[in-house]
Amino acid sequence: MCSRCNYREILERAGLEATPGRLRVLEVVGGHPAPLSAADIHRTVNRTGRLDRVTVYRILDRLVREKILQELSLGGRRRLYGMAPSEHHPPHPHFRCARCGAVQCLPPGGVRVDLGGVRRVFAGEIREVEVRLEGLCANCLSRA
Amino acid sequence: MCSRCNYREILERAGLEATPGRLRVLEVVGGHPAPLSAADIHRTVNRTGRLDRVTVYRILDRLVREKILQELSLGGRRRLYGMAPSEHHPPHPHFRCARCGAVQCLPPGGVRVDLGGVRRVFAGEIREVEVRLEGLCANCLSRA
DNA sequence: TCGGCGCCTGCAACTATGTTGCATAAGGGG
DNA sequence: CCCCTTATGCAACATAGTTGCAGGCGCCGA
Ligand SMILES: [Mn+2]
Ligand SMILES: [Mn+2]
Ligand SMILES: [Zn+2]
Ligand SMILES: [Zn+2]
Repeated sequence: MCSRCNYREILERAGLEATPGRLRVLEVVGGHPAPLSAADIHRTVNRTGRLDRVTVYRILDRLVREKILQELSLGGRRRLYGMAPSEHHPPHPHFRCARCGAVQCLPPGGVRVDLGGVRRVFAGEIREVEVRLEGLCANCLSRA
Repeated sequence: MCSRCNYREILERAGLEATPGRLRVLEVVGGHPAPLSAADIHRTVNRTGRLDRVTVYRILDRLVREKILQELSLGGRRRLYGMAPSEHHPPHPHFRCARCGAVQCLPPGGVRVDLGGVRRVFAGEIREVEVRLEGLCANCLSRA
């Protein structure tokens, strides 16, 4: 888990009961260096106890609605989950290897985005910006 | 369809037969101002003729592999398809309304991305950058 | 202490989207 | 016209996510 996050407190601040299932999901997601799929999370959580697949989906939906987790669509059919941007978790871009499909979190601050041109002409309201990079990961590069 | 694109020529340059199915898929995608799902494309193409659902998927896969179309994952379960960046189709960011789910293409050039910080530390090779915006569309804003 | 109520969980069935296997059809080069 | 390749259709299948409903468990008020 992320050493600076108190998951119980995060849940309670959002008005959610700190159930064992929710705590374990948060520990798994917060403790992994890259975003995970629902299946990954289900598998991992079930190494130490038991939590139904559907319950995992419902926990993920809820935590995303409360902006505790962030849902990413990075190509492929599965959605990935990571900690939502917050004090301890600055927003950052993600990278996906076109060859092996691996997804990585990139360091925050490494990408600067200027929305000026869009804000001047777009009639809606922009709330979030997601940057997704694609290419070849170090691993695939070296064995290419 | 896009008035500046000769789909037959695009297919032949990629070494693909210009079959009626492929031409119709390209006309539908190229003629729509926002990216479309496979189901959208299937439905539209079948208003004027007949093309199997599976054939539509295979055509889309092929055209994406040949970089004639671009596949977008913008949240939700379905992938969307638009013309790939090319001479007549400059790359541009996409917007998705968090309320109604509508997806829009934004004007090219409105967003500038500076990857300097990432390129200095990332060991892989970055080939594509995708910017995805989320918020409320003009429609949902006005009725909110 | 009891009963009711809300929230969380499990389980089965279901939906939506995409994929595979295999047979048939189309079409271009001899 | 024949042969070969490639495209298409159709049925079955696979994967990821969703829904309905019932049981459990804690909490609160009577
Ligand atoms: Mn991340
Ligand atoms: Mn577009
Ligand atoms: Zn890779
Ligand atoms: Zn909207």
